[in-house]
Amino acid sequence: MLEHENPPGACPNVPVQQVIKVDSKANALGVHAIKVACSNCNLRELCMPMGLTPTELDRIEDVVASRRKIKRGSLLFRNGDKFTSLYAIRTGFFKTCVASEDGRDQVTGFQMAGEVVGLDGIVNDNHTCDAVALEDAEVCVMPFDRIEELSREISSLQRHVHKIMSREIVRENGVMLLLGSMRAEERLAAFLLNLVQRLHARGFSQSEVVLRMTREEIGSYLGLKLETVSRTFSKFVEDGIIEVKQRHVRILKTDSLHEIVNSRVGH
Amino acid sequence: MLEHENPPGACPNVPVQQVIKVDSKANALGVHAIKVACSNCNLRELCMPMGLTPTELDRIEDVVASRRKIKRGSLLFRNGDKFTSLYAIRTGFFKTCVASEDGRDQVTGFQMAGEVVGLDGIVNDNHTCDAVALEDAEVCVMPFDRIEELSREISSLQRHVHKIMSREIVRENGVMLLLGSMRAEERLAAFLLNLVQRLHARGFSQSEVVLRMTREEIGSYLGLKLETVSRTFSKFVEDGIIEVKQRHVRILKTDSLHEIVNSRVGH
DNA sequence: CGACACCTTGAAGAGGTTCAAGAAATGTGG
DNA sequence: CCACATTTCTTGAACCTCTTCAAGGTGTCG
Repeated sequence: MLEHENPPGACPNVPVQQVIKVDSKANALGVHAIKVACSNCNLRELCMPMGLTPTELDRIEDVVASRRKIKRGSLLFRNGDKFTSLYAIRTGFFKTCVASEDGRDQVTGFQMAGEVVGLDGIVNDNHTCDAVALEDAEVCVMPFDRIEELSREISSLQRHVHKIMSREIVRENGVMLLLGSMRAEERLAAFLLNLVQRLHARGFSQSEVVLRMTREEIGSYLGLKLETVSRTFSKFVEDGIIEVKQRHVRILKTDSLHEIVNSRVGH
Repeated sequence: MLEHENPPGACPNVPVQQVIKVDSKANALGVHAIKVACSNCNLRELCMPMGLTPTELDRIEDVVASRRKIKRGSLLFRNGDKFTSLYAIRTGFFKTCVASEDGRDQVTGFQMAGEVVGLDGIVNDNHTCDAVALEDAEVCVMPFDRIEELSREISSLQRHVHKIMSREIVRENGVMLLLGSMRAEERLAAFLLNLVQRLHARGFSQSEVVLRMTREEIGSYLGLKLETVSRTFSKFVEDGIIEVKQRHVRILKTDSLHEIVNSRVGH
C-alpha cells in the first residue's frame, strides 16, 4: 500500500518510465510503443502485476505492449469496438457506460489509476460499453491473447486475472444492491465513501475528494437525476456532514455517512 | 442448440449418467462422487465444456469432481463460505442474493440449467452472496483449482472460463441499466423477455413461463416492492399482453413487451 | 380442515422527477 | 485578457411513480 499523501484530486505520482523506443507513427495515434516497467510502477500493488515475484514481473512487462494517452472527453473504446486488449489505468479517470437501443444511458462505473477496464469485451470479442476519459489519461495496453498466453505459464498471474474479473462481478453486485434497495441519500453517501476509500488506497486524503464527473454522471451511476444529486449534496452540507465547493468535496463526518448507508436497521 | 420442446417449467431432460461409484459418506452430505460424462450431457453447448473437442471433453470430465443435490429452499453456498468450486447447474433453478450489514437484501440473479454460479467467491476466497435453490436442483461441482490447472493446458477451456466471467459482467451491466434507468413496467417486461429467451435456448416455449420465484423475489431483483410487481402483472393482463395464473405466465404479445422496454425513444 | 405463505387490490403518502429559472464556473475567440 | 457562449450546478414548485399500510383472497401442505 502506498503511504504518501498527495494533494486531493491531483494525479497520483507515477515514476518516470524508461522509454526504450517510440514509434512515431503509432505516436500520432496516441499509441506509445515503449518498453514499460511494471517493476518501477508504484501502482503495481493495485494493478496487474500484483503478487508476482521479480522474475515473473520481468515477464509480465512483455505483456504490456504499449501505452496510450487519452484526452479528456475522448474514448478509450466504444460499444461495438473489436476487443483486443485490457487496459490498466496509469493516470487519469474514466467512466464506463452502457446504452440501450432506445438511447437510454447508464454509467456502470468510474475507474481510477491501477484499475483495469475492458473486461466486458471478452465474451463476444466486442466491447459492449464505452470507456470515456474524464480527465487526460494514460493506460497500459495489454493485448488479451498475450495475457492468456502468459497466464498459462504463470499460475499466479492466472489467478490474479481471475480475481480481477471476480472483483468486478462482486463490485457490480454491490451496485445492484445500491440501485435496488437504497434511497437517494444512502446512495450518495455510499458513493462518496467508496470514492474516498479507493482514493485513500492510492495515497490521497480520506476526507477530500475532487469529483472528476458531473452531477449528471453521478446521477446516472446512482440511478438518480442530477437535480436529486445536487439537492442531496445540499442536504449533506446543511447537516454539516460535508462541505461542497463545486466539485471539491470535503468530508467532515465520515461516521455520519456510514450511518446513512447503514440506516435500514430494523426496517 | 437444443431443438426439442419441453412442457414449460418442467426440468430440462438430462441424459442418464453413468454412475461409476458412490461414496456413501459423501452421499449423506448430498455429495455424489460419480464419474460424470459431460460428453453425454445435453447442456454441454450452454455449459462449461462448450466448444471443446472430444479429446478435451474427456479431460474436462476429470474436473467435474462430483455432483450435488440441493433441496428446494436450501443453500448451495452462503455469504462467508470458503470458496472452493464453481457449480454448473444441471437441473433446477437458483437465485443469488447479497445482503448488506444492516440487513438489506438484494437478489442479484436467477440461474438455470447450464449456467455457472460461484464466480463471486474467487476474489477473496470467500463467497459474498447466497445461492439458494428455488426448486430441487442438482449441480456439477467443479473445484476451481482443477479448473485453473486444466485451463493452463487447454487454451479453449481457458478462453471459455474467461468468457463465462465476462458474460456475467456484461449481464450485470444490463441489470444496472435496468435498475438505474427503467420504470416498473419496463423492468418487468425486460425481466419476462430475458426469462423466456433463456428458457427458449433450453428448448422450452417462447411464450410460456412458470415462474420459480415469488413476487417478492422478482421485486428484489428488479428494485421494486412485491405489490408493484403484482400490480404491473395485472396491468399487463388488462392490456392483453400476458395471461397470469399464479406463477404461470403466458405471453400473448411479445412485441408489446419489446415496445415497453424500448419506450424511451426521444425521451 | 386449519395454518401459513403468497398474491391481489385499494387508498394515502413519500420520495424522486420534471419543468423552469437563475447563478456560477468554464471554455472560446477576438 | 476580456467578453461572450456554453456547460454545469442550484433551487423552487408541481407532479407522478412507486411505496407503505391495510385488508381480503387464493393456493398449498401437513
